[in-house]
Amino acid sequence: MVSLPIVQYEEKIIETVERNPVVVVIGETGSGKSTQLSQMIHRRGYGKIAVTQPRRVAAVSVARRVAHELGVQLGEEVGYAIRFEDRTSHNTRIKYLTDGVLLRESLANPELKEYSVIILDEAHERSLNTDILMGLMKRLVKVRSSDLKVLITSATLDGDKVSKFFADCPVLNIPGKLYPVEVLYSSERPSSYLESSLKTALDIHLHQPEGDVLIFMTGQDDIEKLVSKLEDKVRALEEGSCMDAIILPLHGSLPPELQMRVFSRPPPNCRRIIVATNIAETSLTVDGVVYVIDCGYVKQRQYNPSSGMYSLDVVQISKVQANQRAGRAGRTRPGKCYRLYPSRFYNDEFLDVTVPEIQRSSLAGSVLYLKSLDLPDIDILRFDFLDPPSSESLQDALKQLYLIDAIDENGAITSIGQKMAELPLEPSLARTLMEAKNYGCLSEALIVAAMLSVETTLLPGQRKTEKKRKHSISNLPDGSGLGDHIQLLQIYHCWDQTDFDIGWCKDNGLQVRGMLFVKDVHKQLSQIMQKISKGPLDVKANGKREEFRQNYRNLRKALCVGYANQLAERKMHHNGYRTLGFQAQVVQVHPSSVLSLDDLGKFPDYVVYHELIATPRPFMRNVCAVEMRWVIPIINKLKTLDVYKLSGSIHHVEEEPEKNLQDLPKKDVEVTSTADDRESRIQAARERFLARKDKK
DNA sequence: GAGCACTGC
Repeated sequence: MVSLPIVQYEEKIIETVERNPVVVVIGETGSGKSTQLSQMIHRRGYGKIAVTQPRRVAAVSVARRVAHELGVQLGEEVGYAIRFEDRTSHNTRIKYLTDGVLLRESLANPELKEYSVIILDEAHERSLNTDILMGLMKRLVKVRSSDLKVLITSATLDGDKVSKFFADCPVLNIPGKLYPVEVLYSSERPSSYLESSLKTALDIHLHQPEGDVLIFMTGQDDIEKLVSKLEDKVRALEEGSCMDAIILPLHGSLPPELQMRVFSRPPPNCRRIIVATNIAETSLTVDGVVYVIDCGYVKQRQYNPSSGMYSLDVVQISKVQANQRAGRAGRTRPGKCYRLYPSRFYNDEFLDVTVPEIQRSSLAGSVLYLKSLDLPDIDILRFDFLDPPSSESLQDALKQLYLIDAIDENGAITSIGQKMAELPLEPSLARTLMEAKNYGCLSEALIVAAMLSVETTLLPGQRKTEKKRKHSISNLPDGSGLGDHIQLLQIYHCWDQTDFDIGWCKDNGLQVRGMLFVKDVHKQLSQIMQKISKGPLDVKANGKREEFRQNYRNLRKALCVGYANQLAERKMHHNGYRTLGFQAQVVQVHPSSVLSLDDLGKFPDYVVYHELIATPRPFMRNVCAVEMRWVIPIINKLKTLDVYKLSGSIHHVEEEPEKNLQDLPKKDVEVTSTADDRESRIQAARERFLARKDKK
């Protein structure tokens, strides 16, 4: 503890905080900022301190450590609050919380009067929530100029930018406690970073002293290939010619027990080679790593507001990320980082910092949140973000919110919208719940919303257990042909009938952790709905299956209202769809869907979809059949939409061309096209589809 | 008939 570098800066830090409402702290890895800053401030007798973290585990573990250091019981003077878990009491002076929780608190109490000091930790990661909080803090220090202190911790490369954002506030540099890491560059970019990683790893294993190797790859696919190649090569080495090696994959879709393997120490005289995704960059820290191999790429999800589509692209990492990866080699002793790219790439091509999430996501939820705060001095299109999203992206959000009745034609939040903002859900699902209440199918809608909140994590370890899964999945319900939302509802009902038996999940290939999370979300949503409607509601999940069946129709009606911004119409003579948005997209039903064909081999005329994903062909993921008569009012509403009115008629789009979009690497974002372009692309897609059809 | 970086309320 004594050896933490930050300790000797205590006087300087306190002095700066006393004189300034906002202070930026550049704290390198190992500086102790997450545990010490709050304690220093606490010692000086400031009031209650909030420290945000972007991750749940971090909030819990840091709170635990601070409580231990202060010799108090966790939940008393020091506590934490994450979703589903509040371990604080009226005694709590230092509270660690996820940034999402602080945003929720700010919804109930926009001035956050409870806190005298707010520390936004890890702000350089630029999560969507942290960015919104930074914008809110900028306003809050003006409103509460006399009794609020804000500290923001950031990375070397953008400290000045954050300082500038907060009226040139002071920046304090706290060195970290990392050992030196020697950075070695390749002379050129390899044609295959997989082969290049393989070669480099073997080279290290044969010629470098002991110490574990951490290889950063982009995804599960590459990791599995590299792991198997490494295993082959290591096995082929002559016994006794070098030390042993064990190869470990590490990525998010690995079951937890396999992830844990990287935390157990290897046997003596054995080197570990860990092949990981970005999960090892910030989320998981592997001890014993001395050598890092960095391919220079990362897989990133991006939203394109002009098409309403998400894509998952392999993009170049930023300098901040490259440095973070290199730092993983210097935690226990001096290390080496092998960058599989030349230094001029790092210097000239890499962005300084990662493109913030706010510029890569659909903003419907965030805009609704900000509108619901009802801050008199805030105009949504002019909201002061550290890095503003494009006006195109904000307008996309406004249009979506208008279609689902969250804002009116003038862009003002409606009473429905106000209630929607209370729900920790994306706006479409929040709207579905509001409507389901009217149609008497709230209990069903709550389940669908909860299931979709964790949907991606439900089906585990696909590829390897494929055979097993195909066998077992046949035991699961099929959505009665009506689509994936209904299937998710049915799956939950089946689980309910087993009294939430964990064994049943395992038998059916459902991820246990995911399903338990669904249960928690379901409980939370039910409580909030009860609070919103100010009265008892029938939200019970159990009941007879026959009753549920009758309710599918009402549920689909509610989904149609909730997903008014995510509707698609089948094209006349085949099973392709055209989205009914502002910019029609030609899309297909994702092959994983359980939506069934009718006797003539056709899909339903109209569907709602949960998400459009370009992979690289455009698909609708999670679809549900709806009826034309429910769709017509929405089409009429679409016709009356006036985007200038929505965004407050004073501002015009042309003022700010898509500056921020153009800042992104070119190949990753389809720059908005002209109408002609779009037509020809649709035509091309049509032809491709017909050509495929002919082949059959 | 195809494919899943990582978080979070």
